[in-house]
Amino acid sequence: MKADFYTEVYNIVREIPEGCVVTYGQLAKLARRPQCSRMVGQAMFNVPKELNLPCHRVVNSQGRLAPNWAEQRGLLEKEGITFKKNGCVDLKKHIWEDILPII
DNA sequence: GTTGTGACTAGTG
DNA sequence: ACACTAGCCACAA
Repeated sequence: MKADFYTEVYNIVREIPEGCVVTYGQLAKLARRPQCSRMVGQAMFNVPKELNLPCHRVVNSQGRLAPNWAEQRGLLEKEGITFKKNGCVDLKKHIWEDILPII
């Protein structure tokens, strides 16, 4: 069911600390669907803004940001995220590795 | 049931 | 760095 997976993703995204980022793959793994990284992206696009999730802290494995979303860069900069020269997030510094062993 | 789509990932050139 | 491919999954039409 999408609702359950989405809920898991939202719940995790909500826990992302300030100044940190997380990849779709990690998020998918934490949501107990390691292969569904694409669904994480869909979940982020469909996320109700009312939930006030820090979806701007979710990036892909390369540290690339969501396409056609100029705001994300500014939001991350405000959070204290640093970018490389090419504009990608410095994953090594800000990647969120706090694995929560649900189950 | 099949097809097209995507805010993905890893690999290759 | 970029472009492309193949694998992957769930959803919408």
